[in-house]
Amino acid sequence: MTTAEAIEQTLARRGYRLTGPRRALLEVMSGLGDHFAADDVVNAAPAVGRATVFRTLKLLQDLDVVCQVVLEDGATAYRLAPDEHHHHLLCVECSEMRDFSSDDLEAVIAEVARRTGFTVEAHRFEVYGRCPACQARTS
Amino acid sequence: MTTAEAIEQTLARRGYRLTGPRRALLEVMSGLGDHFAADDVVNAAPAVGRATVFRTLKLLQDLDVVCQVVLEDGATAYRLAPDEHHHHLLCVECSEMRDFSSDDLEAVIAEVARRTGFTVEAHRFEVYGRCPACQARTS
DNA sequence: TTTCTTGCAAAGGCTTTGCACAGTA
DNA sequence: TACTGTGCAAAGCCTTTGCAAGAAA
Repeated sequence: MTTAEAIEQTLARRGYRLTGPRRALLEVMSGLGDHFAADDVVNAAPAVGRATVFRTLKLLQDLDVVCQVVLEDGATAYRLAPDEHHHHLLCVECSEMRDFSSDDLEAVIAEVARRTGFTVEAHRFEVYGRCPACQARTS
Repeated sequence: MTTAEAIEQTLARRGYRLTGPRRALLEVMSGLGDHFAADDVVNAAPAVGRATVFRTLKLLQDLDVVCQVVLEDGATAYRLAPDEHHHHLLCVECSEMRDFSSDDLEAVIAEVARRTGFTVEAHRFEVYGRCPACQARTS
């Protein structure tokens, strides 16, 4: 089963309709690489309206099958998300993106909560750097 | 010496001019609380043009005296920054913001770098939750 | 049939740019 | 004086909204 098909099942299971535009967008997103801008999707699916792209991205975020990534310059990108909670590591040169998760990070958050008395509900963590390949190429 | 004055010295030291609008904006920002939107500054300094507010905020970010904060909804806010590297903890109810730093977090980043071979150049870390006062008020 | 979706186009919010004038060093 | 900084207004970019028409269940 492809990623797109899996997501279609999720939509159906949650009571959303499997429409042509939605299928098309899922197909397109699967082929766009590890992350993409809303505009990339718009361009790759010329038959689907711009508004529908944004509405669909928002829907998929709510369903946790797409996650938002804040790039280093503040721009927004999207990514078909793995199931588990994770964070992003981006190469500032080639834009390669890797997911990672870290129990230690969860511990850090727990410690912050303890120290401040806050109850933590959400967080954002993005790391920017240079991947091994880009280091080798330029150093 | 007030915060605004300290920043004025930083500007001077770095070769930027101490202009009326810049002084006014620093004054205003000092009074805006722990974080503010660009628009808050615009409103609070009606004599200064909108463009200048944005240009000044960008300048101050480059000088590391103002830092950008991504709010939970993705909106951008700004904050007069303490000198040390730090992160933000925001209350989603009352918008109170606290800075915190964490050696453990730095360790997490180092570990991610080690594991992936990336060299880390920057990161973003924002934590959202509810502060003790809001917990007491609503629970 | 009923309700959810879509497309289009327009509006919106926020930020940046162009340019001539003004102010600083 | 020379050059940086400013205001104004307009342009830009990205995203959302309104509404009538169309498709899924």
